[in-house]
Amino acid sequence: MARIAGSSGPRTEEAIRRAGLKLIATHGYAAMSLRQLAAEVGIQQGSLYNYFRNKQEFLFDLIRGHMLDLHAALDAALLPEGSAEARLTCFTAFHVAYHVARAQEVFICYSELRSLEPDNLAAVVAMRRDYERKLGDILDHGCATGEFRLADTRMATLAILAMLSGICTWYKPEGRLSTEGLQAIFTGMVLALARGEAPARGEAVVDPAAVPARRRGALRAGVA
Amino acid sequence: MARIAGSSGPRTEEAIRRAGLKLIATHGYAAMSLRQLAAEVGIQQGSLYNYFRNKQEFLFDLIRGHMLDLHAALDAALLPEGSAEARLTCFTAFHVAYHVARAQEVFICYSELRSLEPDNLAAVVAMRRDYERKLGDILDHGCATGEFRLADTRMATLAILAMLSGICTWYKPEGRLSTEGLQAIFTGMVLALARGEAPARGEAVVDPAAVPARRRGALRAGVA
Amino acid sequence: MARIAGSSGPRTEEAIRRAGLKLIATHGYAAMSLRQLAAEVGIQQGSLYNYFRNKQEFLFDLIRGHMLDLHAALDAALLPEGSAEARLTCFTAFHVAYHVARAQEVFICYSELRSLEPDNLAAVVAMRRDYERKLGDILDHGCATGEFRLADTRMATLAILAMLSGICTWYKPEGRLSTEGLQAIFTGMVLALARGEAPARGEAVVDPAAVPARRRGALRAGVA
Amino acid sequence: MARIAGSSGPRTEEAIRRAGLKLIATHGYAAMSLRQLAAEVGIQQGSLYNYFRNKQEFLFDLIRGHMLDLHAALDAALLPEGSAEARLTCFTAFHVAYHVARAQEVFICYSELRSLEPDNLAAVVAMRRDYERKLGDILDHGCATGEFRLADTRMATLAILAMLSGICTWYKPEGRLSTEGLQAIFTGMVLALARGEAPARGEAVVDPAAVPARRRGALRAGVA
DNA sequence: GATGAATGAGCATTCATTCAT
DNA sequence: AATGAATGAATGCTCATTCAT
Repeated sequence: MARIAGSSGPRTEEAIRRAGLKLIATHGYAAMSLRQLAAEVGIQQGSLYNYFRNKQEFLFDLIRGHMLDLHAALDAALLPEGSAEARLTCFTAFHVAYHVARAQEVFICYSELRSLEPDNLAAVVAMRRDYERKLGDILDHGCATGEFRLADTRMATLAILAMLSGICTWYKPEGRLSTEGLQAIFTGMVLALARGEAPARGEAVVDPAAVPARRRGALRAGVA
Repeated sequence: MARIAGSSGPRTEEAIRRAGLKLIATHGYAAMSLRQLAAEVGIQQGSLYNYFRNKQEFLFDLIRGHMLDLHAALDAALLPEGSAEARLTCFTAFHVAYHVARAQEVFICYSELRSLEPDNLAAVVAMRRDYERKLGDILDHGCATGEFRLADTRMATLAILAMLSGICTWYKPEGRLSTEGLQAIFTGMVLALARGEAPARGEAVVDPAAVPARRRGALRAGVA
Repeated sequence: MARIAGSSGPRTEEAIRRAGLKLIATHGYAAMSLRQLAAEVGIQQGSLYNYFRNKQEFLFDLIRGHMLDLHAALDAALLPEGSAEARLTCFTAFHVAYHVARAQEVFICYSELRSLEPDNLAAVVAMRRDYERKLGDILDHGCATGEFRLADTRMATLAILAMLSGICTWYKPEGRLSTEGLQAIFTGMVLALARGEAPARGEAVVDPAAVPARRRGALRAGVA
Repeated sequence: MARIAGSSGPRTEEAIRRAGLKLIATHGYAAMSLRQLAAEVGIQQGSLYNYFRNKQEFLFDLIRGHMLDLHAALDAALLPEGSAEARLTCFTAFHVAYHVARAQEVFICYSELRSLEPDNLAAVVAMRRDYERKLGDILDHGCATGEFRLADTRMATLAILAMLSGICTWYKPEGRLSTEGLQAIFTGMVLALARGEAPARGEAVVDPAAVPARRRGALRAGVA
């Protein structure tokens, strides 16, 4: 037939977005078929093409849209000034809350980068780098003021983001901890990490240089 | 026809494993076709079935094999006793080295869990839980001895693993840092994280409970 | 919405006709999509259906309209009486001029007959046969008067039409020859063909019966 | 299932070629679906791709293969020397026989050029130009020796080829005329055309320059 | 152990067409 | 007269898998 009475573009568009998010998060972009997507929305496959030009564009729209939202939300949430500790706490609390609130989208943004075609990938990677830089600046600033002690702020940036973003791989809304609880725990861990080793405790730590030797042997066995 | 001159089972098998690892790491399991795999190895599609019963089994073999290696290598590397700090350092150094050495396989083990069929998934998840428990035990022990101060050791376990495992998403062998360098940096961060907040510094931190309120507003705007 | 400001039925209709002609001549009827047609005209697909009931009817309208024009123009141009030579010259000059002036439409009328549904095809074929008959009558008349010497006037009809109609497959308006030039050349060739062999020259021609034998061997070799 | 007992690549390939020839000649390349083709051959659609990489390549293979055959057959059939008349007779007899014997393939080679992608088209057009040149050389030679009287040998080349090639649009094996009959008739017409006007007859022909004027009026009415 | 030829289901995408607005 | 949103069938093509050779 043709247009169904009461059908509406924007409503269908949002339904497609939501269904796509769910299906990609569950099965992955490559494994999601547009048949499935259409069925989930309750329309014919062909109708999807009123809303995107092809599957790749759909993925890109989803990811790009999310990155724009993420940046806008971070800029609104982040303290423009204050101590590095205060800003790092703020960043962490924001990041945790955002990842909890939109776990599916966030997850896709990490896991489906490889499904983006080169041009689209480049656009998204640029946006991600901006986001990383905002954390990196806080860490650099904290190191400069002496609030933080970090051997390598680039590594620390990646480590903190990986740690926080990992949340969206296991978070379940009905879980043991509330968003606030997660924020408290993760801001604590991130701050501790950033403040760095409290050498005062003074006990001799196992020489890290000694470890690789043993591991290497073990590893070689494992790898071979 | 039949067997080609100079062909050899074990050699072919290893070639398939390596090519599969590369293709899955690059494109993902669902997006890798057995055509591609066969072409990469230089055999016909049909010949692949001399080495596995179906695509799913191939993935499972890859992941399971890796998990077995990982456990064996960890058991060989981990200090059986000693302070929690020493053991955590050891665990971290091992984990970093292993993820650097076998980044592709490790990456697949995280990213393709969703491609496993239920039974296979259950088997792998059980193995992963064992691995996590080994870290969890170290953290629990450290908290008991007072070496560590962690609000929630389960969260800390997940956070540390996410942080360390993130390495395999960006690590390049020709990068700026050696394995030893990475080990030093990451053991430092992990230890700092585990030792927890040094409250001695005593400055008033931004009340984390205050953050969500602001963020929520920002987020709602971003999400809506 | 509804009617767009400044839109106008007849103008749109002519735009569709022209765009359709171009697209069919370029890509063929089957390969032309109504999406393309609508885009070329600058309207939505659905709007096309205000101008025809379906794609087939559009093709038929185009072809039938052209055939009517062709007949009307021929009847206006053809000498009602006179010598067969004069009438053949007139026919040829007309046919050349018409094919040059409306090369696209003419081309479609030859090439898209197979895309017509049976009833539509029958109607067009009947019109074409009428056209052929007009040439056939001239040739028959010329043979009767002795002006022409043709072994088989039906074959000659088809041969002359094929020869003349071929023009529209390569003619370019900016080409080397003007319409008048083409008319002069082609009327010359057609007349020579119709007048037939000048046996006066009397040399022994290669016996045509001898040719097939050699060719057959060659052909069999080529085909096999 | 898998390989069917007794199936054989070359046999299937030839069956596909033959079925494709028929379907393209009947419906056109664009209108022939690979489903149809597979059904005609009696295999699954996917199996077609063991014999070509895509539909376009299939068309190109068909056309290119035919052009190669055509050239080989012509070279074998054409008299290397002799009078222009003898060689033109030979060319014509060959061309007629070939077009009768392989009407379907020949027809496709003319009608589906537009379905070829640019590179493929260029390759075929080059081959066709070679073929045309062989006829053109005969005509040029005949004009030089005085055997032929042609106002424009390029036009004559195109005219003769169009006239002869038209055969494949209406030829039916069970028709009134044998191949030999067609050869006799067409060699006669072609020779007459090439020998040109026998001005000896001396009657005043209708001035061709007069025709366009009348036609133009008629045409304008028809075109407008 | 490997090939080459096949299967049948599934893929993303496009098609002509419809019709409430 | 035109739009925008839909349909349902069809398209070219790829997929994992099978199996006689």
